[in-house]
Amino acid sequence: MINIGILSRQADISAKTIRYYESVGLMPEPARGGNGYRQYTEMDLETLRFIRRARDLGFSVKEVGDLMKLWHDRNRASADVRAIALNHIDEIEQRISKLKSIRRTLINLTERCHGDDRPDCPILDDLVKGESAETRWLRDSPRKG
Amino acid sequence: MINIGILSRQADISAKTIRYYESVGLMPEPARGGNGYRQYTEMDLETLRFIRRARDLGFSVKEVGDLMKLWHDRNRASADVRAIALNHIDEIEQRISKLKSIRRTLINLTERCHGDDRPDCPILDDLVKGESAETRWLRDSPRKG
DNA sequence: CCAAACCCTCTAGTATAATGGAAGGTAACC
DNA sequence: GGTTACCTTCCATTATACTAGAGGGTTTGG
Repeated sequence: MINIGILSRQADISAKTIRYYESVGLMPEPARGGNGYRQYTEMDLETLRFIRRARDLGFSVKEVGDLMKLWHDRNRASADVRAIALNHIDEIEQRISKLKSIRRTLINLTERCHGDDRPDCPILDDLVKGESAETRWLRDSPRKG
Repeated sequence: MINIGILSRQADISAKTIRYYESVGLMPEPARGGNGYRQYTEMDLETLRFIRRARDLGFSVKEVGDLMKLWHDRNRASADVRAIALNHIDEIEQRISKLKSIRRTLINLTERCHGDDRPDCPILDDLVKGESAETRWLRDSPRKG
């Protein structure tokens, strides 16, 4: 069992923020010592690191909460949890492909404007337009009957 | 040339928010008609869609601004822009792999807890932990300097 | 013993990212 | 010419996610 300060250093999240996460239900209420100090376990550290990872990726506290629920509620109604998890996985995969799309936009930028001072670089005209190069196939190929 | 309402509908972003983006420098100041109405072009629509994509992915307004700069400043100092773009691409790739890590966490959840009511499901013990290699945690950190 | 470094709760303030509403001008249609 | 749907600016408010500070108790070490 460790105090909040140690946990704070281990997860690189301030003690204030840890208490805040507790107040909004992201972190569970920990056991208390006789002195009233919060007593954390190794699992709390992992939880906090999970939260940190997800927050860093731009998931809102509420969204992280949803992911956390999946994670903590895994002991009961596993079938439901599994379904919800698959849903979240799907959303994350969409997110990944959108990121890939933005990456592709930027890569095209660097490839088209390859270090000289050419005045035009028609990225907008054919790349960002229509969502991205990655989705241009939507226009050009049928893909679905 | 289109008015803000049309642009708003095309990009699925409220007129209020478009003006807000203008006020914080994300959207360029558009031309004005004789009536003072904002006059937008096709490119503004693309710009707005780029902003929307990036914001949806959790990039802050400032970060989106950085991406926008790359995009709009491509006409001058292409070499520098290229370097900065490569940097951003790198960051985005890191982001993608972090997302993949979270996805892996969730996939493992569904695989381990495969729909029955088994009480334990040792995801924490070997999965989320694996992300951060420093699990030499409880070896009592120094508490005083 | 006492100071420094912890910890506690509670309230308030900040930054970000919008969103709402007032007050009024403009454009389109009947 | 009136009504409705636009548009304008400016100021206020909301929601989210912390962050700071007051005021006070606890633990550790010289």
